[in-house]
Amino acid sequence: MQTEPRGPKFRRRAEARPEEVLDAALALFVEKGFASTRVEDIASRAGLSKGAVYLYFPSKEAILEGLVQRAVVPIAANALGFLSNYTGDPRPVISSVLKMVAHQLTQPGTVAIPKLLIREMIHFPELAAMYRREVLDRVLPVLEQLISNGVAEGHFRPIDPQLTIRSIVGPIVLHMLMAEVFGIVPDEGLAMERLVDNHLAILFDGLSAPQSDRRFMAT
Amino acid sequence: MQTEPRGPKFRRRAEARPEEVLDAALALFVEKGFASTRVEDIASRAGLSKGAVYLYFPSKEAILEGLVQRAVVPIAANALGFLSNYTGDPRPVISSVLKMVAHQLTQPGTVAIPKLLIREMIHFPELAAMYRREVLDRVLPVLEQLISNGVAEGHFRPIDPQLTIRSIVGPIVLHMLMAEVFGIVPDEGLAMERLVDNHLAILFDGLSAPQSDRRFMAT
DNA sequence: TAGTTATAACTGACCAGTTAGTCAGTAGAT
DNA sequence: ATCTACTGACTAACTGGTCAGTTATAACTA
Repeated sequence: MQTEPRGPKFRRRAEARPEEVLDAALALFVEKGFASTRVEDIASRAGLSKGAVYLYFPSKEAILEGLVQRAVVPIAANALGFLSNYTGDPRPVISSVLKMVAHQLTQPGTVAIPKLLIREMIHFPELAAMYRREVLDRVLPVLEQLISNGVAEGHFRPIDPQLTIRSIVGPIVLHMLMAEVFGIVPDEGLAMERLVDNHLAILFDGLSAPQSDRRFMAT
Repeated sequence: MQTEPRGPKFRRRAEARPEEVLDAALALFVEKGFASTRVEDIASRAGLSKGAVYLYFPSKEAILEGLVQRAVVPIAANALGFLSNYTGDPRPVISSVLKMVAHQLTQPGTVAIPKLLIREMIHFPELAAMYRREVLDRVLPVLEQLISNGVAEGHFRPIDPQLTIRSIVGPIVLHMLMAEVFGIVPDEGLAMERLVDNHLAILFDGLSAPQSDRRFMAT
């Protein structure tokens, strides 16, 4: 059945191994959780033996750490530059950031790490702390500044910037949470774009109909 | 040292045992996760031996099931009656529901079960499905109806009811998630009431300042 | 009231299954 | 011929679930 039944039993490819182990581990951790994934499963999915995994990682936990490390590095460098020191009406920026985040979250790999962290945080609190330091503590202050500027320059009502971050991002997070955890999606599927559009309309201009739109009131 | 060093080794209290086991299990599952909690830990915290636990629950998993069952029953009966068949301006209802939910979430026991489910759902999908059936599938349609009515009667802009639920509840969920998972709370503490007030202001009337409030624009 | 019996409630040592991590030996590369 | 990437059987530790035996308590007897 194999294309090469008489091929060598293994190859020596020390350079590529760690990445392959991390890929395999991520897939399995997401699918079955950290505890239920055996090191041997990771090994065989990565195409080597259990013993070989321990040549590259000192423990099972170290694999998880490597996973989070690898995910954290690009984020810090990524979506921050074009947010900082922005002045002027923040609404277009918020719109495009939300759309970008929403699009990112639709890609399979992106949610995997936070999902994993939420599950395993209790067993590895240091890991969650690291994610917080490297990702959240960098992104949140920038958002806060953006909103503060919006208030200072009169584009926004005088709202609390810290708390408003939750009003901006919360709906997208809840949407993903409902879909991922309980399989609750809108009638037409995930509909991430429509969610963002619907949310932005409410976010900027509110749920309440303007007076001119009120056709009739409750009897 | 004991007040009663010669007291009996145990008491026969068959009626009270299951509840005590569930209480002990909930505390430990929340603290250390399902897998890392040994049945013996549950037993000793509940004040009996491991063997006795198996007189009341056929397996460790059955304890978890019992936990979710116990949490689910009151919810279905609780906050639904006063929401159904409501007509008229939904805004006061939404305000009080959000405030009620926010207050509930501050009580320690309430978040425990959903937190547990998010963590253990992968290992026990049937349990998450049950929670969805018994809680979410009952609450969400009522909220959806409430918003639909608001739109039909002209109180709200013509927004999508299903998606708008996320805009209403998402910020509270994210607030709890940030606090519980990453320990990120506003400067003054959890500030749940201020969060709800800030959010309701945005939710009903939007983030954008009305024209009259715009003192100056970006240069 | 005190002793006897019956039985339900409970204990804790034990078993069986699982798996992270080790290491002596093997096989591919150069 | 040498070096090193790699294998896989093994061990040591852990824990869910069992069960033969023990103890508390209620019911019965005298």
